[in-house]
Amino acid sequence: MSSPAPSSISEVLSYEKAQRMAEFFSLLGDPNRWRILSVLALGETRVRDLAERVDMTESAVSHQLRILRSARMVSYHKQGRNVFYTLQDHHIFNLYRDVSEHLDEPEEDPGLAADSIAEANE
Amino acid sequence: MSSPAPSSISEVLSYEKAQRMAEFFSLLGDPNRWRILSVLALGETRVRDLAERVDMTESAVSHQLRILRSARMVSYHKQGRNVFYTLQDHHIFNLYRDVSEHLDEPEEDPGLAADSIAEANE
DNA sequence: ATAACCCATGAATCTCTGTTCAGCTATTGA
DNA sequence: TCAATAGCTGAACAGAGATTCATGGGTTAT
Repeated sequence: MSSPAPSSISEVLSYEKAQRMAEFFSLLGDPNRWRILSVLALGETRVRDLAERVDMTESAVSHQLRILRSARMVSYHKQGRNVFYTLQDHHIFNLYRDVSEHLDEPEEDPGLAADSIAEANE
Repeated sequence: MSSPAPSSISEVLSYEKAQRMAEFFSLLGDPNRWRILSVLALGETRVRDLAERVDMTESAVSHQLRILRSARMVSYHKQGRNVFYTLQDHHIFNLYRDVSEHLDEPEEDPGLAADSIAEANE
């Protein structure tokens, strides 16, 4: 048994844990996914309109939404033949807002906002 | 002219900005880079020892260090024929620590810590 | 019922990224 | 000087990820 042990920083990261960390960051490692999130941050949107606003094909958007869905970053609800997507919750919204705003600060590397990231995974 | 304008969240993210955001997250989107950072979080380390501890070839480690270097996440100093690498600064250390600890919390998705991420980019 | 529209999905393709491999420089020790 | 060690780098190769293309299901309108 033995509980996972609150690994303070005293050992090399396990491969399994490193994998999980990398997977989350990879989700945000695509510019088009960020653009999609940026549209959703303005309010719920149909796939079709989403595609138009980010200038991608509907298919490409749909594939990306699948990824964001399985990561629980967006949710959706159907209405007739339309499907409306939204940011899953305020954590995701804060994540987008914080990272985005941090990048607006001039003279700095691409910026982020870590508290939001923490929340985004809950 | 016209200053960049503190883009509040009212428009679609520009492609250029989305790109920068994605690039930063991509840096942390590889498990081996996390493992390397985890070793460096324990103290400065030679490339050779680094390779041994994360179980990678020296060459592979060297390639990854090149990426981390150009992202200013690690720094180094030579001593004879050895090259010692360290985390660039406490921001990077905090980033690693926070994200790592967040992941230790049971029953949650891969976790992160956004304030550290913000700092890590300065 | 038929046509048009919205969206999802699988396969193929293409691109990007990471590792391996071979070779090179520089430094140390015999 | 010669051999061995430490590290870096470019090219080749392989795998992962993203888009395109074609297709199919479900819904609305005619």
